Amino acid sequence: MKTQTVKGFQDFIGDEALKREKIRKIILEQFELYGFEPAETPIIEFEEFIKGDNPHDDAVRDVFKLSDRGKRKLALRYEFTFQLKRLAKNQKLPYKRYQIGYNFRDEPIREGRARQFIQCDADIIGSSMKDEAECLNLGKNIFEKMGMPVKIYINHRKLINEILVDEGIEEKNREQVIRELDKLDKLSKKKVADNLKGLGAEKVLKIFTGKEKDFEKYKFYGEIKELKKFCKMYGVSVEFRPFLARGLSYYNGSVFEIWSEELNVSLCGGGSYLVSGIQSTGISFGIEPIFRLSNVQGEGANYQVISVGKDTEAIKLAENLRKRGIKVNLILDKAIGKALDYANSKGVEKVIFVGDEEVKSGKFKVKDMKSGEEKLLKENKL
RNA sequence: ACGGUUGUAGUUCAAUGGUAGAACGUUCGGUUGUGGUCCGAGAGACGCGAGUUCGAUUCUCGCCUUCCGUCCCA
Repeated sequence: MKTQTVKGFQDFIGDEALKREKIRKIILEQFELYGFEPAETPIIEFEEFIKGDNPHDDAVRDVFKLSDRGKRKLALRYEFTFQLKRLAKNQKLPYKRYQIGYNFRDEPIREGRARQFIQCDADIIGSSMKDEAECLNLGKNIFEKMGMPVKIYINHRKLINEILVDEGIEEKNREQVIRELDKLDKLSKKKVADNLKGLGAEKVLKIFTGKEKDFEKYKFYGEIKELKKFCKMYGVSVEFRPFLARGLSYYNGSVFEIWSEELNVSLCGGGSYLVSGIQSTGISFGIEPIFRLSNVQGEGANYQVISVGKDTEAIKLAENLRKRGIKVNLILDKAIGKALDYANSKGVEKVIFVGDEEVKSGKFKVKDMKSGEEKLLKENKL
């Protein structure tokens, strides 16, 4: 029997799983602090719905397709946003929902890029510019909690478009030009210039790599200015990056990305778009890149209770500690040596012995696994 | 998807056209009131298939897989 995982899919266990869960919890906690409500949606949807309005778009060529016994044409979701069309119906606006879960893409894998991956999205249907600033602040807070220094870049799709029209770039080439410009964070200027030449757009490179001051003459730079004003109120520092576009064709307003300051990696992205004609804003975090760069520690059990022939009392103590929110691992049937060994390997902070001595005196022997120090403590002091 | 690359225990690595070894981890014991040390024992692997060969883990081919690059990234 073959037990190996499918290409691009993997198991996460032990410390790795604990760390991933910790990251998920930090994100979830912040989402809720900002008033987003949770949502759960199906992983499988009709292929037609997943593909959306432009079924030939490259963007959707990587969906996993499947069918059921009724021969329905189905697919695995590859992102969350399209499902908002359904969720947002008949909701009091602004409707703020967050969702954390798996998405799937049948695409080549690479370090930090699997075919099954966790995305954490927070979106506001019926948003204003204040919401964009709020999303940016939310992002900032999350990375602060993770202890990761980041840079926040912003831009506006309408500004990009205005410039391309202004420079007389043919409409059929505009989208590709935007894609090439977006690569300026990865490729050299020269390479991008070469790619732009083929599209008759090499002259715009100079504009998009120019100084911020030179953008003030464009009408839609006003949007950047406005967003910056709000960001200032929230205390978020952002940087205008004129060539930032994000590949998505659905963005129609502000776009932003949060980058790791140490490594040239994008950790989080988002922007404004329409959901059934309603202006909306969203932010999306991928767990995998954050996992690779973050130093957050996962949290296993805090305490381990070891019964030394006093199972009833040990169970009672463990349950009482758990009621107080302490994570307890209870060991009843292992030799002491083995039990300590186990505590070691699981990184437990303290072990508590429950044996004759403890039951008689009402004081438990507590051993600190790092220092080896032992103390006798009453239950309420544990 | 394309080009290159990789494949031996859970992991990291050996060796070999004729019985596949180690380290770490794991299990058990020395050790039912004290761990991180030590000692002993056990379990555990040639990605899959075809071909060449008396015999293939080793050579050849196909598939799968690994990693890197390109395309793309909603």
